[in-house]
Amino acid sequence: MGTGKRVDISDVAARAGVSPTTVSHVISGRRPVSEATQARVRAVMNELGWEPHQVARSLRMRRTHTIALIVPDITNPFYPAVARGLLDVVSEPGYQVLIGNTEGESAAERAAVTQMVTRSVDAIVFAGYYSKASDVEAAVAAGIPVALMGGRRAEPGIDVLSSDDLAAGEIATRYLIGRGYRRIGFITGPSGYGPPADRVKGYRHALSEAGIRFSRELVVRGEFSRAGGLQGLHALLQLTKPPRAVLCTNDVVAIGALDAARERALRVPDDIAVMGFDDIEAAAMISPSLTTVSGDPREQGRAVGQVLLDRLEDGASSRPQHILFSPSVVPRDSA
Amino acid sequence: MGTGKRVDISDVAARAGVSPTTVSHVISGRRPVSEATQARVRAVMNELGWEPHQVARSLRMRRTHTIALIVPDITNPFYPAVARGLLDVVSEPGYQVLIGNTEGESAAERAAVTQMVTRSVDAIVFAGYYSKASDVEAAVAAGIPVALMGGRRAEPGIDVLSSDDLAAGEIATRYLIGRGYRRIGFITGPSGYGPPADRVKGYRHALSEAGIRFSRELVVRGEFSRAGGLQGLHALLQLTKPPRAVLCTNDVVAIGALDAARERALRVPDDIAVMGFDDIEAAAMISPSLTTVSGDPREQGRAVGQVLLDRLEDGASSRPQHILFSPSVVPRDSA
DNA sequence: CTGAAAGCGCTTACAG
DNA sequence: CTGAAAGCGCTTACAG
Repeated sequence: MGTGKRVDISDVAARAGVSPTTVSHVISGRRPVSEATQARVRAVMNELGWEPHQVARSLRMRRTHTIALIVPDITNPFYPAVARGLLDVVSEPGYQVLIGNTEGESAAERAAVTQMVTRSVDAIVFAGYYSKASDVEAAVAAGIPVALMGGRRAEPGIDVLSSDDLAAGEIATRYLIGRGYRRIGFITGPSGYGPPADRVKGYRHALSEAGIRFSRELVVRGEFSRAGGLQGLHALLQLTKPPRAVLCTNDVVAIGALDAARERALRVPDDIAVMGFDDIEAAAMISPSLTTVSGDPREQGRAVGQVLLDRLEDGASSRPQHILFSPSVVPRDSA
Repeated sequence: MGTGKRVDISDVAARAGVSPTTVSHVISGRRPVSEATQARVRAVMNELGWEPHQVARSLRMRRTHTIALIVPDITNPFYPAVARGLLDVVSEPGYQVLIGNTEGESAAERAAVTQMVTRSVDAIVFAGYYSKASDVEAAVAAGIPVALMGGRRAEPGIDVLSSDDLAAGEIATRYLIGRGYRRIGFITGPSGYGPPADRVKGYRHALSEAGIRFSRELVVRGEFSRAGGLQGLHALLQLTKPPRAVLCTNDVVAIGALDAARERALRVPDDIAVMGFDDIEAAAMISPSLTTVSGDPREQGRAVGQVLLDRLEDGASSRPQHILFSPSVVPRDSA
């Protein structure tokens, strides 16, 4: 096993009494081969258990049938769902997916992109906490199509798929307003740009649309973690006029906010309503279950896969796409 | 971009006034190259932005520096954690990981293994709901090292890493007995073998060790899902003498059991104690938080990566290893 | 310390 | 309908 010489296409050819060219053509179907010859070749293939060596094909055809998925943290439940959706659509046409984990660190992100370029992946789906075109320039320079999840705008060589974070912020806020809340807080991420900032912007829109005055003190920043949510809600509740409802930049943060409510023996949603974004698996499992806004990550993975598949057919010819995912509220018990 | 001829090793060699052989040696370090030449070559490499083409290397060296991770469902939180641990140890030495999702279906599992063999991955980590050596025979036949997660016994070509499910069952049961429970139910998986069956076996051991008579009616089968846990606990609670505590074959099932308790307005753990296995992320987030038994999946991923890395150095020379992971109880609020 | 040449295992013009 | 030959981009005996 693994010792004797590997059987290759010329072994098959010899045994079938044809040339390697012909064997290649019976498997590719790219030119007519007589029935009789086909049958003979296939029989030998089975007999010898030969299948074309993908690495050799890749070298010759300049296609690896591999798509890279680069994410900040594969244990963040959002990304496995994206991976699943991606696999859903790319497996059938014979692509495999390679994963890269970056911790969201800029250096690791660039290194991962470079690595994947070196490996000649056919396409890259890149997701960062803040996805910027500059993160993937090595791929673009190499002519490798990339799909940027959460990017701001499509550019040549870069298709973008993002959830409509502004709309998400609006939808969530309107939902809360619709349930009678007027003093609504927001626990956002550590910095002032990217999707979290768009959600805050949507929140402000919805507020002004409802004639509610925006109050800067009701927006607090925190880490993207349970601890961030915990601290965030505690901070909000220390205000002279604390909010009666709070929007959290993602579900994990929202779960942290629920922790804070529990620590203060507040009832949710009666004393304080809590709402998240993302609809992670735990959102439905916790108690009270978490009202949140879903971006449907598996569907996003499918969409991103489809965009890339199309790109791999058309080439770079067609215009870069920007797909916006409209989120929706998933009403549960926390708000 | 992507148009002009790709720069290759001979371009670098020509520009540096050396042979491709020498360029190859300055990057591999496998034979001495004069300082002056090295400097010149490296300068040209930077100038031209050249890096060796991995596909060509793979073909020539018969090594792809790729490890396949084949799992039933990447959205099951256990597996991303394993993936993370695997990446933790294999990234540094330059391996990438390719993921395969099988839905736990036998046909898909074999197809995935075959695919990976065709792609000449250097090693495979295979996890099925019930992992059997026969699932990976295509890889073994091709001489590709495989690590079977959850397998029964190591064999030539197959290292096995499993959590000690028997011990897990014992530990969990002893924990419950230690908290005063004597009538303890068990919601297990749909079939009578594999890890779930071992956990039941451990449960029986611990019972008899404590002088508690085993009662067959207290063990019910169900799907590996929240619905399975829901139905399972309802079934147990319909017994003439229902249990006061219940062990569930995994955390998702346990969360289903908590649903059932809630439907019946039972207090947990006062009326019914619930315990799971795995310690998924949601276990800590739900309320009451779930007492469970942890197998530390990220650590398992690391261990499996290390086994494979060792195997890739030693070759098949050393004996196949069987690594047993001892789990531990994670006490929380549900039991 | 350095090079010329063969070869990893395929596919694809080119030719018939 | 079929084949001989070149070549994808490297690495590694072999030779000096």
